[in-house]
Amino acid sequence: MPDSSDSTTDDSTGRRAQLRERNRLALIEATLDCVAEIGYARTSVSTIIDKAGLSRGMIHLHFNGKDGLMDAAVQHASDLYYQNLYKLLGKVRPSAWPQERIEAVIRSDLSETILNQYNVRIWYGFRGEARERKSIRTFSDTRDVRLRGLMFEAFTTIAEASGVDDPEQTARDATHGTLAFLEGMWADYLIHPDAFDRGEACRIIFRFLSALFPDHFDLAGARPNGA
Amino acid sequence: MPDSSDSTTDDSTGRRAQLRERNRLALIEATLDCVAEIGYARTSVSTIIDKAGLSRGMIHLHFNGKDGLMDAAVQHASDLYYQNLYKLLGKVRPSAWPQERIEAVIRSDLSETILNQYNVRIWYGFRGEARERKSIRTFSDTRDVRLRGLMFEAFTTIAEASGVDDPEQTARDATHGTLAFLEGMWADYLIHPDAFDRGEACRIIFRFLSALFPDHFDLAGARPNGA
DNA sequence: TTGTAAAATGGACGATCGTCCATTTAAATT
DNA sequence: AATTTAAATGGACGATCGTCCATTTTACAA
Repeated sequence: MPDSSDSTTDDSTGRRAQLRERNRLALIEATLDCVAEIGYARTSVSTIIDKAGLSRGMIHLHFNGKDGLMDAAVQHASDLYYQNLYKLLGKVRPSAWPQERIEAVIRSDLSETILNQYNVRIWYGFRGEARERKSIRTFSDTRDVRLRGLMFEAFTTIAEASGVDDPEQTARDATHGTLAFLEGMWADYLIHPDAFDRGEACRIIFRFLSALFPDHFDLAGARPNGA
Repeated sequence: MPDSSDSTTDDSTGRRAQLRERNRLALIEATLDCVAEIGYARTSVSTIIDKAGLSRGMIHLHFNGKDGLMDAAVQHASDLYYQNLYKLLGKVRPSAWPQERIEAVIRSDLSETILNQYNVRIWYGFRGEARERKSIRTFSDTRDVRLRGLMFEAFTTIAEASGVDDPEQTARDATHGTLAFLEGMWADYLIHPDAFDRGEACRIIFRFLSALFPDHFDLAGARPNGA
């Protein structure tokens, strides 16, 4: 019996809180797994704790019931989505053209990392239940303020350089339209996961963008010249 | 004794079959009402028969259980959607320009008749449950073959008249892209039913289409000249 | 009007739902 | 080592789930 063997591992959090947090996360992940695998309607407390390998009471202990767990799971899924997305967007060099930023958003949102069976099933599984559940509603929102702002800024620069009549409205429409495009591609992927072609999806969006801003986009994505 | 689900339209003239059909339809409509009002997950046999004002046994009698009723309800919703859509499309005169047909598809799909709270909630309510349910999968499919064919034909004519490099692929992309656009607008409407602006949604789509085919579209829709 | 068979009823049934708490386990403290 | 206490357990509980059938109702034929 080693006495005080782990006294040196004095983390900021005690072993107790550490285990607690581990179980809390296990419940959230089990919930998302269930929603992805059997859908929201069939996800019950029993299926969740069965997958997590924990006891029934944990849900009440950590989340005050199933609803609280669902809210936390939605929040977690949302966090993961934006975390992954912004990690991909962070690879764009600071001096990049605005059209390169737009291309990065499109390619990232359609990449395997973000657009996959697991995520799309969770997304649409929760969205169908967005009724009266504020947390789910927030999650379901088509992309957040930060992403919209990023895209709008880039499109504004592009629109101004293109000399269109109303750069501000053009940029708003381009942002709204591109996001609607991505949304539609996600729906496509949900229904036809096997037939879906990421390259084709990108090309279609770039075809429309290159028509709108021929100096900044072509079928392959951003054009190197631009503004 | 068996085979009670498929062919119930034996003799619609008799008062008996007439009442039977009326109840069958009442159950389907009550189911759709429930999905629209409280979501798929919370829709139970009890809530359905309560809304329909009929007895529990009816569901087993007419549909062999809840699953059968859900399938029938999905089918009914799908039928209504296309029925309404094609009714609106039928108003386009036979000699219309292809760009007018495209405009009709867009305006119809975003019209109050088709894109409303009731329909969008049903659509997304079922879509989240598209897992393993063939009937729901079919319903969820982003627009049917007939509609796609109609749009592709119109876009092919437009693309050829526009003298683009690859008219066939351009037409395919335009069809796919426009449908993705519409899909994205529906999602927008689901999340922000109050802020949603039908006119703006149309304008955005037409902005992209007018960029692709400047001779055939402008921000207001189809241009009268064209091919 | 009477007989009959289809249609409709509504409650019984076991299974499963989500909640909650008395109890046990084990980390932390003395 | 003994004590404290937070964390975790797992079953009890009433409510509700969907199914199914014995019974009643009623349209239609005789």
